[in-house]
Amino acid sequence: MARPSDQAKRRDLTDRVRAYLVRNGLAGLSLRPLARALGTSDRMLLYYFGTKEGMVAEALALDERRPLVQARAVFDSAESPRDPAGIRRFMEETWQRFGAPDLRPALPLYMEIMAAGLIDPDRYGPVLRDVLAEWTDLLASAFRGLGMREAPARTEAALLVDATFGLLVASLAEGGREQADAAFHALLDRLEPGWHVT
Amino acid sequence: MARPSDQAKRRDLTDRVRAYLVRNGLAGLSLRPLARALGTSDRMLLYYFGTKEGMVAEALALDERRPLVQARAVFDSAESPRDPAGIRRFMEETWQRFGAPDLRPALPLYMEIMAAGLIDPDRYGPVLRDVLAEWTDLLASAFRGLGMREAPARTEAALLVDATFGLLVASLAEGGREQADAAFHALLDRLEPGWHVT
DNA sequence: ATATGCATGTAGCGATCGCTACGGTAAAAA
DNA sequence: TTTTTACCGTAGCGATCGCTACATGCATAT
Repeated sequence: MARPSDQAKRRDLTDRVRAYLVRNGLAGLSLRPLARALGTSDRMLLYYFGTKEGMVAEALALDERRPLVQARAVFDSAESPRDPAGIRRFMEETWQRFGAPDLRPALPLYMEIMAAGLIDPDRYGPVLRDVLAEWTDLLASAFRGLGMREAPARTEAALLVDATFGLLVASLAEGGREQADAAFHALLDRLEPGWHVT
Repeated sequence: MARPSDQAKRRDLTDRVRAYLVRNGLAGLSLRPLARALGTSDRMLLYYFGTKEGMVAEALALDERRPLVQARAVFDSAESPRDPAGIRRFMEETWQRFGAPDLRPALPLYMEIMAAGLIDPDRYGPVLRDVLAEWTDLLASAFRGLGMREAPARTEAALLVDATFGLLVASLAEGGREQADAAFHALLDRLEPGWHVT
């Protein structure tokens, strides 16, 4: 039985599966409780998605790289940051975006996927590495645009990205964002002077 | 059936369960494959540990807080860092410790537990928060010892801890440590000047 | 020599897993 | 009107799950 490719019901179901995954994670995921919560049956989930694995892949595919895509959109559009203040503004906007109510609730799920990739690289393996690498590449090019050489630009970008990532995780763990917000801006205060190369 | 409390076999089994968990994670953990890998039977695991949950708890209990404990040991013993250079040395030693072959292989498992706690705070909930909080408290006291006021000391400590955490995760994701090492030392280079308050 | 208790094998229980077979309804297409 | 196509309920398969009941060898204590 060929699966329907792009029905409205299927789209709707995909969204609701994703919402369920965001709330419940991937760990103990089971088709029957999921179907019950969605007001349907496991039979229907498999009818639309073929397999459980396919369902998860499809439900996450739309959002999987969204944080990155959004960042690249901000980066490429508007004004590509060509000066230290622009890079700082870009980072602040990105930080704020991660706190927005449409993205922030999904972050724990991404964290679970990234952690799973650390243990079993064959499954969700490159997600975390790819996300960090793309962000780092993005910012490294910005730092090169400021006149930095290749190696320092990469190091500076890696520092900025990885440190921000750590602050993001911490803000999720703490619940509130105040302390992480303060630390994030302190980070920018400390790093920005190094971007003014001549 | 009362479980034996502290036999040698039990200890040995606990260690080997932990080693298995470090390699395979918690996600799809099943008693029978675990027992097979350990050359015993699920029957025996339950005989010694009572339940699967108890087994996991016991296998992880010894190591669960070890990174933190070791850090506190380093911090409290030797010389409690009382100057910026001492804090920097402490951070460098800690960073190196996380790269040591006895600790580093276990970090992905801790990441999995921490990520799980983000999604379901009732289960492994406070692990990540507690670890970050204790580290932050530790360093905040050191910064207060340098003459900082309460709020800046907390922010500086949170920045240092969370950023280091992010760099640590990145180093796990990348496989190699070179880039994260460079970024870590760059981080210290940028932060240390701020510790010289008068 | 007998009794007690730890250690372990065999067998299986009830539940749940992902998934499938089969049949049916209703609407659209021919 | 007939045939196709999308949708969905019922029932169950084989596998695996955590866990338990029961029996037994073996060692030590009495």
